[in-house]
Amino acid sequence: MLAVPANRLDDQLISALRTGVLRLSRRLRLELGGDLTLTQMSVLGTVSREGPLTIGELANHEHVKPPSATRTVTSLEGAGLVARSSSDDDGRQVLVTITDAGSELLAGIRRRRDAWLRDHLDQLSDDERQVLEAAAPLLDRLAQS
Amino acid sequence: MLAVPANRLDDQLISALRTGVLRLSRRLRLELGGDLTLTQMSVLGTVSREGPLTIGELANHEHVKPPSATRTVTSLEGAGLVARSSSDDDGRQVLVTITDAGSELLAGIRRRRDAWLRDHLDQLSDDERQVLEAAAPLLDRLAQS
DNA sequence: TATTGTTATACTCTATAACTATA
DNA sequence: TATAGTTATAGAGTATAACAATA
Repeated sequence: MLAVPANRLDDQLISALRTGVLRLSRRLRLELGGDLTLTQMSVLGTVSREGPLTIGELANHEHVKPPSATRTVTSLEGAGLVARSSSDDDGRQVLVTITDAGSELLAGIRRRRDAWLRDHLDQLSDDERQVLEAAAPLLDRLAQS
Repeated sequence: MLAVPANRLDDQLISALRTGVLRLSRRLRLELGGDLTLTQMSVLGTVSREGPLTIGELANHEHVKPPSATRTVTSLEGAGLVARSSSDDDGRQVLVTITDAGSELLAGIRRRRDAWLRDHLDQLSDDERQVLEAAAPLLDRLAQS
């Protein structure tokens, strides 16, 4: 069988993917709840994943400018979720690390979000779940490329 | 063949989906560019899709409070992207409609985002594209449910 | 009286520019 | 001099509370 013209398929796929990804992402954020703002949550997650980071490194990861990183770190530090320490190598640098309380709060947020996804995945058929299973790593690859 | 325990599969799927969707969504937003903020973009999109809306309806769609909707509409109106008119039915209500300039700006944003997705989809195999094709509507269903 | 939208006020997030401390 | 981080200042987004106009 001859291939369906690729452009036509791509157009539909792109539009559907854009809508699906954006809407699901929004719902996921809404279902999060918790006391943190999105900015604080994102920074906390980055510090958790990427280990001790300087303010500059954190700003780069978050795609914000250093003053914004400073402000968010200050608020998280005030809540006891991250800690500042000075670098041994360079006295100008500040190292930001996550605290135990920060890790626990983050875990709670992930639990809530995953619980929501779990509830809603139950409404799908086995076949549909298999499709999503194959698609998930592709979405991530798309985001990294 | 006996079924693999569903819980184990679900755990992996949920985690992978969460990561993939959130990262792709963030990348999509980053690739957008343009002069609008995310809030303005979202409101403009909603007004475009949902036709004339009152401030209250718009606030509900966007999950914000009426004062926030008022503020965003005022900024978009100042940029000539939406227009306010008063309702014939109820003198208290304000109807918000998109202007031609608003529609054009929105189309440009979608073009940029879709162009990025198109470039990156080209790096996938045909099989992988088919998986995404099947997954896209499922993501949307998940978001609506 | 109840409802719709706006205005008043306060807080967070972001940016640029100026400043401080260290290299 | 250059760099890392902070502080100063300004503008957008959000909320709650108070207000105006209309139902």
